[in-house]
Amino acid sequence: MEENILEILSFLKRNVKDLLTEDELKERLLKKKKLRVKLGIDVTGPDIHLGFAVVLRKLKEFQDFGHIACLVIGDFTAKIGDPSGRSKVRPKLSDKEIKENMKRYERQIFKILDKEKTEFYYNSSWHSKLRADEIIEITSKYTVARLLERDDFSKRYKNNLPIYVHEFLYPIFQAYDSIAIKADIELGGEDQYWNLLVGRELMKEFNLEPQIVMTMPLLIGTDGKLKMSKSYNNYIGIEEDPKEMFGKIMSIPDELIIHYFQLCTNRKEEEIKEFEKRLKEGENPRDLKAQLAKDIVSIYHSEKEAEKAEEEFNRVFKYKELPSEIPIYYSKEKNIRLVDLLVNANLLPSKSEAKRKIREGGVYLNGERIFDIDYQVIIDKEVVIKVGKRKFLKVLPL
RNA sequence: GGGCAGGUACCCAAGUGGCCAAAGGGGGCAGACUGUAAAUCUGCUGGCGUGAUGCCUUCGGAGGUUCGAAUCCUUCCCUGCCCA
Repeated sequence: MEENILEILSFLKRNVKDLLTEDELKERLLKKKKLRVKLGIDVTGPDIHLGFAVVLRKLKEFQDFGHIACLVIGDFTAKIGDPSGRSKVRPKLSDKEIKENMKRYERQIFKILDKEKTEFYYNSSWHSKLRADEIIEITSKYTVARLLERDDFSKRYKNNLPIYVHEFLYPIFQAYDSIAIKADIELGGEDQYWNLLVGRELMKEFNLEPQIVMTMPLLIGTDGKLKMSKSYNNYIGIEEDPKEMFGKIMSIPDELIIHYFQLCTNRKEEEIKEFEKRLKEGENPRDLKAQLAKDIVSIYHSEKEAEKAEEEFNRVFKYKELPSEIPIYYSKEKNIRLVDLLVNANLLPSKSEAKRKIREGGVYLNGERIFDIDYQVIIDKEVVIKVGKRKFLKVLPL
């Protein structure tokens, strides 16, 4: 039994950034059959990307060992919004929007998680019932100094930037979620470490067994610098079209290949070591990256789709041929300025932008570069437009 | 409640009466080179238009002074610091 647990433990520890504490986890694995593993869900952005999937995949591992995923939906804060109006990431959402987002979310979540072992909680169901005296009681168990420990806060404090009271309150409320659902362990990204700790501390104050804290490394986004996040626009959504997904993965910096293999695929450690070795020995990183892209597309779509995506990718970018499928736009006008066509067909946002792209040599008509901003297009038969590296459009007369 | 310093484009940040659609950097986009990698180099980066130095909207909000305002005045809103 103990040996078995040790095996499980070492499996769960794989890729983990922080674990507080390993002993507690071992102990609890021995003691309880089913752990309640908490994960907070932000409903403001309805799409899950590979970065968040890292954490979800870890949660799935827990499920595979029989434990329960407790997803806490942060609808409370989403409903209040951010009264300071400073933060764009916290728009105020209505019940309806939250519900709709959750529908999309569920569909995506269950691409990874096991539905049978998943419980959903909406934190508004307890937060919106808290009375002032209860809030005071909860907040009286935490100090400002401790809140200021958070990097983000202390930096702002030092730099004379505003910190709003509700921002101070959010971590405490989030911590209270752990109490409400009696979490055994909470998962999160590396950047959540501090938040998860607050939960742990607060549980102690309420004389509960403090939750174990486990964080996963942050996945670096496609830009190769910042964590993957919607707001940096460097993300790959798990529901993205296979071709799109494949292409995005091919565009990540080489240095990220191993990082992605580790966090986004099911490759075993030995295999990844082998890849590392091959890279070091001078193998073209492109080929390993293609393998990576296939791995990931296979996980979220299928092997077949992955094959197709690769073929398509090679056709367009390696052999410079046209994609097999090009969106079609039917033009009312038979004779139209190229600039207007680009805007009408939604390829570019404004005529000024269109002119710019033409001047820069980024616009092709039937494979031929156009430099004349006054160019008139005659649409009596099919015309293929290419803008930049990857925007294609087939224009037909209506 | 009082004093001081601030609020500029996606972000940071210069600009204190016309030469400001607004320096510089970052980011982004396009091009060259490639492997849709990195690095590098070049160009662009409010909208509408021209062969063109043209027009419209933008410098926290609203008014005002002026031939002319991001720049001056009034007022309001917001942020930080200090005092109470």
